[in-house]
Amino acid sequence: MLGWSLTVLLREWSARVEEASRDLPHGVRGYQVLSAVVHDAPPTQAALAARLGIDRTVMTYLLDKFEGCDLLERRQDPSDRRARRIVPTDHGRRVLAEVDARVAQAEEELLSTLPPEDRRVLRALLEHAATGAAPGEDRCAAVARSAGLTQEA
Amino acid sequence: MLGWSLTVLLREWSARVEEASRDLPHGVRGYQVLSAVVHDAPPTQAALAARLGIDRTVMTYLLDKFEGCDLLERRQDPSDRRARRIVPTDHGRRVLAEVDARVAQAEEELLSTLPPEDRRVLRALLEHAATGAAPGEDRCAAVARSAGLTQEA
DNA sequence: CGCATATCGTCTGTTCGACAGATTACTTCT
DNA sequence: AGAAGTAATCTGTCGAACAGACGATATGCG
Repeated sequence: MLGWSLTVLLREWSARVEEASRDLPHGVRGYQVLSAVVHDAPPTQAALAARLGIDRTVMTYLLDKFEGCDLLERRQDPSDRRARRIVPTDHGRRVLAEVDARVAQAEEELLSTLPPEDRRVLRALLEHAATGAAPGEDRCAAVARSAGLTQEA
Repeated sequence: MLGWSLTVLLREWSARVEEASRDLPHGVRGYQVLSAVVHDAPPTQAALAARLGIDRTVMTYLLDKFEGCDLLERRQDPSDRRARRIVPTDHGRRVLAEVDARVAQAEEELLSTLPPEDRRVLRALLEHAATGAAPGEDRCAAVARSAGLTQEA
């Protein structure tokens, strides 16, 4: 049942978000990338790929497209010239803000059969579970973040 | 965050269940099929595919394999000779029971960062949300089934 | 009844995306 | 300095998903 629930919800989420992010390259995938870059700011391209569970070779052409659309930029990491830091452009931030709003609404619709209180509980539990189950993640950072200590930046 | 949580959890769930269902054909997919047949008993092959969000042409060769392994059987639906009813064999039930046990354990590990009480809440909320969001499902039945879920339990 | 249309399951062909492996550039260790 | 390791890219291959056609049956309508 757990597997089925997750599968169904993710599929429905994807369908709705696909809709909400049709201006973005690569649809849902694109939204996840842009969102991760802006909100989580992973240090490098590899870290970004790891966080999203995307193959590194795939990440390459995803980012190519995003650079071509002036949504993201690749910059040399000054401390390691092999690595690239992925930075959102102003345009990228603005576009994401719009899409985020539509996604938020889509998500509320997705959970509309739950009372508002339960929606918040579900979100919180999911995030906590996912953070705890994510592979390779720095466990200390993960725990700190989900304990709500992340307001510093 | 919701999308990310779902993605991560489903990916991790799949990885662990893949492990747990090595004896079954087609790994996770196979487990989902067998589990759906036994526990949900969808009336026809098409209904089964719809429930799992699998393409009908894919379902065909999945079931071929399962029949070949004596885990499931296709029977003529007496009321509609175009349709097939998918029925588990005794062997299929036994195998599923074993796999189910391992899956249950894997799921508990997956959620091990949550206190037991929260795990049950999460499962219940997920199921409710998925049932409500599933496409094509009989909405009345779904709502009735999970009404008042938050208070009881 | 005879015809049109829709549905169930199967089969075929094509396409598209994921992944493995090699490659280049750079870092780090000894 | 040389060896080994890592970041990102490029190339080729393979498999799984989907569209479309088909045979069989069901249903609706005049």
